[in-house]
Amino acid sequence: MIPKFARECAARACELRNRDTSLPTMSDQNIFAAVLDKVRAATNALAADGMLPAGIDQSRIVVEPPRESAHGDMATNAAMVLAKDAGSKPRPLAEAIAAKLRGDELVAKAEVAGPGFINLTLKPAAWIDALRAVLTTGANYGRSDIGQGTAVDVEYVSANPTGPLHVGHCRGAVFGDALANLLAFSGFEVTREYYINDAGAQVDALARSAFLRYREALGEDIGAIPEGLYPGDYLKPVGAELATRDGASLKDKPETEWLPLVRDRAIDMMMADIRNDLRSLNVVHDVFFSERSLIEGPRDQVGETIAALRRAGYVYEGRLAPPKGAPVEDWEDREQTLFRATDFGDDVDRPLMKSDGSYTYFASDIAYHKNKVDRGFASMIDVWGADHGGYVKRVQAAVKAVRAVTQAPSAELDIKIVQLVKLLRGGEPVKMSKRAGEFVTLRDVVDEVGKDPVRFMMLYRKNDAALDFDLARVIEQSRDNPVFYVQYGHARGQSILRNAREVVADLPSEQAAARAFLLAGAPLERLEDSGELALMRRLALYPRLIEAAAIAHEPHRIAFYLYDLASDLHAQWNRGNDASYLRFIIQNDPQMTMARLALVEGVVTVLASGLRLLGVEAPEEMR
RNA sequence: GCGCUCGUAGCUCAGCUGGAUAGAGCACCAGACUUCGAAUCUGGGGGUCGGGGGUUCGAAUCCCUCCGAGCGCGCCA
Repeated sequence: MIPKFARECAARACELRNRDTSLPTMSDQNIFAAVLDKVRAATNALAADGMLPAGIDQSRIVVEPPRESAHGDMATNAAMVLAKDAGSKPRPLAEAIAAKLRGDELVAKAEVAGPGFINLTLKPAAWIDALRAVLTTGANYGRSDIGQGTAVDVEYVSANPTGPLHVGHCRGAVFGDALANLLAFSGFEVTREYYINDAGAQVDALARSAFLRYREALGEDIGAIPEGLYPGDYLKPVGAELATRDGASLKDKPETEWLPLVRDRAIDMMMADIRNDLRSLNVVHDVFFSERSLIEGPRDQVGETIAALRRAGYVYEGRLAPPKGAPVEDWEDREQTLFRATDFGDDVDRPLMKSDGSYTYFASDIAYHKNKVDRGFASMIDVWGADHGGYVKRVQAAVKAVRAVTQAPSAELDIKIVQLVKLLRGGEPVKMSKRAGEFVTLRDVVDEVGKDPVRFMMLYRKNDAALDFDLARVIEQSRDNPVFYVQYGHARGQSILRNAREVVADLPSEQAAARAFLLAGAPLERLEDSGELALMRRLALYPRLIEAAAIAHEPHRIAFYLYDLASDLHAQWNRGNDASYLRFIIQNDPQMTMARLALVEGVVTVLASGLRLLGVEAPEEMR
C-alpha cells in the first residue's frame, strides 16, 4: 500500500500528456503505420542518395507481422516491390534499406531474409509506447479517419413485413449492425437502413390473411387458411385490432375498398413487431424506407428512373429467350420493357414491367438504389441472404447504369451475402415446418440464449460461410464456447483490477479513464516477460486489424482477434500459477504491480472496445 | 444446362486482398489448482490447402479446366 508511488505515477502521466497535446494520429496509434512511414522515409533517403529513382511508387509497400515470430516483430516487402522500378535486385536493395532502418531509435534489429524481406525487431520501448497509446486513448484506441467522412448506406434485414423475423434473419441483422459500427468507428458517416417491401402481391396476401383473422375476431368461423395466404397465429392480433378499430364496417365492403386499409394496418403492426424483435438484439435502424413510397409518393420515382435509363439508351422493348434448365410453366414469349443489364456485366437483360403493367420488383430496386445515390451516398452496402445470391449481378449492373445517368462522382455498391444458419440443439437439427407456419423466430432464440451469444456466434464466422448455431453449445461456460471465453477474459481482467486495490489502495475502481490515466504513468519498462510482450504486441495489432476489417467489410475479424487476445491473457494468468513472480499482483512490489495493471487495463480496454463494436456486453464479472 | 458462394488436420473453422517452414479450437494422449477466478493453462501427434495445368522472385489466395457441396435461374419479393 504505497499511495505516494501512485501519486508519482499520476504526476508522470500528466507530464506525458503535456508533452503531446495534439490529437493522436494514425501513426501514433498504429505502430505498423508508423514503421511503414519509417520504411518510406528510408527509401526516400536512398532516392536522395541516388540509389533509387526519384518519385518511385511506394504504394505497394506493406509492413506486416510475419507468420513466424522467429522472424522478428514485423516484416516489409519494400525491396521486392521496388526492385523492378529501381533496376536492381531485391537483396542488395533490401540491405541498403535495412542499413537506413538500423539507425532508427525504435529498431533493434533489421535483417534481410529470403528473397528480399526485411525483418525488423523492435526495441521493447516500441511496444511500451503502444501500450501507453491504449491507455491514453482509451475507448478511442483503434478509431481512425480512413473513412474521411464518406457517406455510406448500410442496408440490412429488409425482411418482408408479412410475418415475424425468424432465426435466418438474425445473421444479416447482426452482421449489418456490426459492420455499421465498425465503419462508424473508422471514420465513415454511416446510415443504417431497412427497405420495407410493402408493394406487390405478397403484402396483398398479407392483407387477405389479416382480413380472415378480422372476420374470425368478429366471431365468424373461417375454417382453414387457404393456400397462398399466411396461416400463422401472429396475424390474430391484427384481426382483433381491426375489429376493435373498425367494428364490422369493413366486412361487407368490396375487396378493392378494404384491402388497402387492412394492408396498411397489417404492415404497420408487423413492422412494429419486427422493430421490437430487432431491438431485443440491439439492432436499431436510422431509416425505414418504403418501397411503396417510390411509386405512390409525390413522384413516381420508378417511372422517372426508367425514363432516365431509357434516355441514356439502357432500356428497350424486346424479347427474351425462355429460361434454360427448369421449365417455366406459363412461359409466354412477348415483347417487354427490358433493362440492358448485359451492358453492365449481367448475363441477360432484365424485365422492368410485368404483363399487368405494374413494375417488377427489380424496377423498384433500381429506383431505390438511384434514390440512395441521389441522397448522396458515395458507398452502399447491401446485406442479403444466400437465397438472393442470384440477384447480385443485376443490381450491380443497375447501380453502374444509375451512376452513368446521374453522373455521381462515386456510387460503389458492395453486396454482402450471409449464408444460411443451421439451427441445432445439442448437435441435432431443430425441426420446423414452414408450411404449417411454424418456425423458430428470432425472438425465440434471443429469449432462450440471450443477445450476446447470438451476436457473437453470428459474427464468429466469415459471412459467406454456412453457420451451425447450436442452442445448447452457445450457453456453455467453457472454452468450447468463444462467447464465454472472451467475456470471461474481460471479467478476469476486471477481477484483477478489483483485487489490486490490496496493493494499490487508491487505484480508481469505477472510472476506467481515471484508472488508465494513472496507470499510463507506471514504469512500463519493467514489462519484460515474453508473455507480457506478447500481450503488448497483440494490443499493438488492434488499430491495423480494425482498419483492415473496415476496408474489407468483414467484422468477423474482430471476433477472431478478441478470441486470440483473451487467449493471451488467460495464458499469462496461468503462467503466474506456475511462477509466482509472473503474477499480475505482486504484494511487495507496487511498482511492478502498477506496470502489470497497466497491461491488464490495456487488455480490458481493447476487449471492451472490440466487444462494443460487435454489440456484445463486456461483463465486469461472470455470474 | 447456366450463374453465384464455397471446398484448408478426424470434426468445426481462421489465414490479415500475393509473402517465408499453412494456424487455432474440439476430439485423442501426457501434465499444471495451499490462486490475483483451474469456468483456465502447458506440451504432443495429426496436412498432396478437392485434382490437374498456368501467371511470377513467391500461390491456400489470381487465371483456366475438371470433381464435389449449397443457393438461385422471365411477369415472386
